[in-house]
Amino acid sequence: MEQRTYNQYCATARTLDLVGERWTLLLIRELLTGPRRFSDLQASLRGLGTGLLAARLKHLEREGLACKTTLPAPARTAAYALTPAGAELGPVVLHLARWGLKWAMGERRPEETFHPGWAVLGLEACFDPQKAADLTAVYEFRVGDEVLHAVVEAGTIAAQHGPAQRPDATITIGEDDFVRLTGGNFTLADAIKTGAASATGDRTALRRLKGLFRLPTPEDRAQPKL
Amino acid sequence: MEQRTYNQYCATARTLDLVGERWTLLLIRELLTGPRRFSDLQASLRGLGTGLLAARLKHLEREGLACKTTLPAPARTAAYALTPAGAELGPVVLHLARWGLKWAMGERRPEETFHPGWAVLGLEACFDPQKAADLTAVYEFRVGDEVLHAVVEAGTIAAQHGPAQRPDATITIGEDDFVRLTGGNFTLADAIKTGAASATGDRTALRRLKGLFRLPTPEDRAQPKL
DNA sequence: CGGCATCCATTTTGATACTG
DNA sequence: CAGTATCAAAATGGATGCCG
Repeated sequence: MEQRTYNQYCATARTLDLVGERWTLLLIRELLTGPRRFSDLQASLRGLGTGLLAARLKHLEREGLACKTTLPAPARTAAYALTPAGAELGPVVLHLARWGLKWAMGERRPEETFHPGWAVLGLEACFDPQKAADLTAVYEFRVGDEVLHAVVEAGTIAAQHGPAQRPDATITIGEDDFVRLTGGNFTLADAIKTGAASATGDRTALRRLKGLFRLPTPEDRAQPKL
Repeated sequence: MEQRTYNQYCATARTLDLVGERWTLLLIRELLTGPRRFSDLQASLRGLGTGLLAARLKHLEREGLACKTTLPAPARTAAYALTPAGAELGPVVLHLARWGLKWAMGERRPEETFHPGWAVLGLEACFDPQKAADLTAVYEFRVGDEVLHAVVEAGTIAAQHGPAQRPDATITIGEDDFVRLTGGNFTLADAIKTGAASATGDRTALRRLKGLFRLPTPEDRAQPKL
C-alpha cells in the first residue's frame, strides 16, 4: 500500500502522499471527534469494506497519525485514536468542510447517508472565534441515538462524541429534523417552537449558541456552472 | 469520471467528492499562483498523462472551479485559471502544506521533482500575519529559470508566478541552492554571503522578509513512528 | 502546442465470504 | 468484534497516434 507517490519535494504533495488516498481524510474526520472502534468506523463509512479499512488504519498507524488505544471507563474495548500529528490535520478537514458548506451542500440526496457528528463538525467549521471571545460553555447535543458535545472556551470550540461531563445546556432533536435544521430550512428557535426540538439548561448559554456560527453565505455562487 | 461518490450528506465528503481524486488538489495548487497552460501543468506534474490531465481539467470546469482563459499581454495563448470558488480552496492547500512542513518534509529524495513555485507557496503557508501587519512590499524571486513574486500587504501575502510589476526587492538564486535554503540547511543571509544568492532593492524590505515566516517547528515530532 | 482517443499492464477499490 | 482472504470492477499510467 502507498507505493504510489507523487514524488514531489513539496509539502502539499508529501501530505497528500500520506492522507490523500480515498477514505483517509474521512477516517481522520471520524477520529477528530474522539476514539472509535473498528466497527463504528465501518458503520459510519458506507462503501468502505473491512479490508480497505484495515489497510487504511494500518497505514495511519505506521505513519504515526493514529494509534490503537483502549476505550476508557465502561467500554474497555479496543479503538483507534489520532496522535497529536493526526489531530493537527483538523484544520485541513475543517477548511474542506467550510468550503463545502459554501459551495457544495444544497439539499440532501436520498441516497446520501448522514450522521449527526458530521453536522456538529460542520458547526465547528463555521464557528466564529470573535463571537465567543468572552464565552465559556459546554453544549450537549442528543440527535437521534447519537450524543455529542461541544466545549466553547475563550474563542475556541472543540467537538467530541459522547456525553458531556457537565453540560451547561442540552439540545435534543430527532435526526430527520436535525438534517432539515442544518439544511437551513428553519432555525433552532423554530424547531423548539414546533416541538421538534427541546433545549434545557442555562438560558444564557442557549441564547449565545445561535450567534456563534457564521454560515459561509450559502448560494451566492458567482460562477454559474457552465 | 467521478461516478464514484462517498454519498454522504457532509460538507467534507461533498468537497472531497469534487476535489479528492488523485492529482486534483495538486492541479489546484498549480493554479493558485496564476493561470497555466496545459503543457505547463503537465510539465509540473510528472506522472500525470495527457488523458488524465484533460479529464481532470474538464471536471474542474464542469464543477465551476476552473475555466479556460486567454493569457494576457504577450502570450495570448489558451490557459486555465481558477474561478472564485476554486481559488477559495487556497486555505485547504495551504493547511496541507503547513502540516507537511511540520511533519513530512525532511531531505529531498533524489527521485523527487521540485519547482520553485512550490517553495514560494510554502512561504505563503508559514506566513505570519502578525509580523507583517505594518508592512507593504513586493518581492520578486528569480530561482533558476522561474520567476515568481509575492505581494505583502496589511498582514496578507499573495504569491503569483511571473515577474512583479514594481518589486521593492529582488532575490536571485539557483534552484539547487534554493532547495537547500528551503530545507533549512542555511539562511538567506548565508546564501548571500557565500555568493549563492544575490538580493537587490530596498534594504528595509529585505530585512523584514526574514522575519515574516514561522516554520512550524521542524523536527519536534512528539510521536516516534511506531 | 493543445488536446482527445485508444490500447494495455498495473493498482486500487468494493463487496462478500470466512475465521479467531 | 476485529479483522483476513478472495475476486470482480474501476481507476491509473504510459505509450502512441491523430487532428487543428
